[in-house]
Amino acid sequence: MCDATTEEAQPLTGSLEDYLETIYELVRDQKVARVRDIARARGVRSASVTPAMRRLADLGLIRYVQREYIDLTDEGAAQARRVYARHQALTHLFTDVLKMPAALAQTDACAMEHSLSGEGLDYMVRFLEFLRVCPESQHFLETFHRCSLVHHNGESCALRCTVKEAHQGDIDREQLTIASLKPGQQGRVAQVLGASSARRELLNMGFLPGVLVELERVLPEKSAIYLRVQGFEIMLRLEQAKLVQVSR
Amino acid sequence: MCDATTEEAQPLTGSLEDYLETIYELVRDQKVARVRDIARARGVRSASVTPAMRRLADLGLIRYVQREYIDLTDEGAAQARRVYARHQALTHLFTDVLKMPAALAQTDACAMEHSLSGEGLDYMVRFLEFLRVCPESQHFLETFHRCSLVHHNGESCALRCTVKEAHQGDIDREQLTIASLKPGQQGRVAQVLGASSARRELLNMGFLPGVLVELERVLPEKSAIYLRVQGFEIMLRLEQAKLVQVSR
DNA sequence: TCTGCTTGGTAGAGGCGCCTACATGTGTGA
DNA sequence: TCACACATGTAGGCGCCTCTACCAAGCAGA
Repeated sequence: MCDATTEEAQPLTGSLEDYLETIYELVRDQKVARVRDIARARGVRSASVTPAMRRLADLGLIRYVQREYIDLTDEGAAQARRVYARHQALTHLFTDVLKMPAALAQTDACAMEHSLSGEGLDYMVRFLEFLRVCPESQHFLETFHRCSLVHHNGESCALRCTVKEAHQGDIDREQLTIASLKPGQQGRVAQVLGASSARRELLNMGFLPGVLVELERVLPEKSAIYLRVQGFEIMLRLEQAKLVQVSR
Repeated sequence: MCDATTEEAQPLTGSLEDYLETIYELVRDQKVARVRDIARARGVRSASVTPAMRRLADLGLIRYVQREYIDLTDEGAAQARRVYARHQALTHLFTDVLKMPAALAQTDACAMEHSLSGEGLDYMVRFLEFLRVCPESQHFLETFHRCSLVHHNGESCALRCTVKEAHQGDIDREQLTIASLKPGQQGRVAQVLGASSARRELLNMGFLPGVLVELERVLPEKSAIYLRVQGFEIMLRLEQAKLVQVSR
């Protein structure tokens, strides 16, 4: 399933892509790129930069004369723009659509930009273009952001989006959660409530929207609940089970 | 900007995460995980698997007795689920929202799952939850997919989404493109038309929604156009410039 | 039982990418 | 002019991750 072979021939390692991108940004912002600045920007020692520059020069992507300023060749600039475009598209998605904090969007985009394929970029940008071009997408995005905020604040969303915060047993009774399943019953995860740490723990366990869960058994004292999720048995504490809303 | 230091302490390398995930899937699907299967699934030689197993065993993530079946410890299963959750969330986004072909969604998700932070996952899932829970999101998504299809097919979208395919000079005159800018004028990229190769080339150059471009000069024969994009001068052929729709 | 195939493990090499420690240039101010 | 600071480069080391080539265990059939 997760084959290591990459579809697109990718001659550049992630590290070299990072160096190239850093040089691109430095040339753009400071006009010149020096070893010291590259090291600082990338968070590595200067000694690590030199061999990287040699490799980039060997690949014909930069003009590199020892102790001189470093400059991109046309091919290098093209490659840098390719990486940078992925960075931008991801950042755009993360900040403007998902409303991540800027710093988080940056770090995640920086990490993921190396592994997004050209075809994947195409599809992602198609979505971003739609959001920009199609008028009704504005309303949709606003609704999402409002509901998302509401979700954070613990209030009820007036837009039939059934978003509620879990105040320790203050969960809407109408809403089905894992805790309200009977043994043998199945449900499909709709959303996970709770403060970010509790929520994140549940997400890491695989309680994502659309995932099918089956309640196996409840411990006598009702302190713990055993589920079958994707072929595996998973145990939840009751408080956790109450946070996972499901539909049947 | 692109600092190498990661926010979350990440003791596992991407490679080890992949091994862990592979074992997880094998145990789930085939009940047992053998070296041979792991190697096949990951696309590496068996000889590469052994040292990886030793490292995972040292980390307490798998039970590994030489020449016996390999099994996950509780901690290993938890870690595997953590990686797998990222994989699933990304796959979900790619297939159900962005409508990527399944194979592409898999490979891109496989590559990106290692670099998505826990916080990033949280935001992404918030969006996926909204799509599942909020009724109006269904209509929105359908509109996007319809427009996206139309975009592919080269027809006009009836929903005021101004999506058109470029039939070599058959571009809607009302729609501003880079080719219709005057020297000194600026525009903001709305969307890029064209067949996937031409479009992808432009995306790689950085013509993404929202990017500010300024037309600098047009070559006398009008065969080429020079732009200023993010501090850099970029040259486009006229056919290319006609594919980039802008708003002012 | 012997032969030989499959499976798994060992040894050693090589590339990458980082590090520390040290060497070399280059320019500036005393 | 000398000395010092600072930027840059070199040498060597280490961990990761893969490879090839070879070795060992175990099972299957003649």
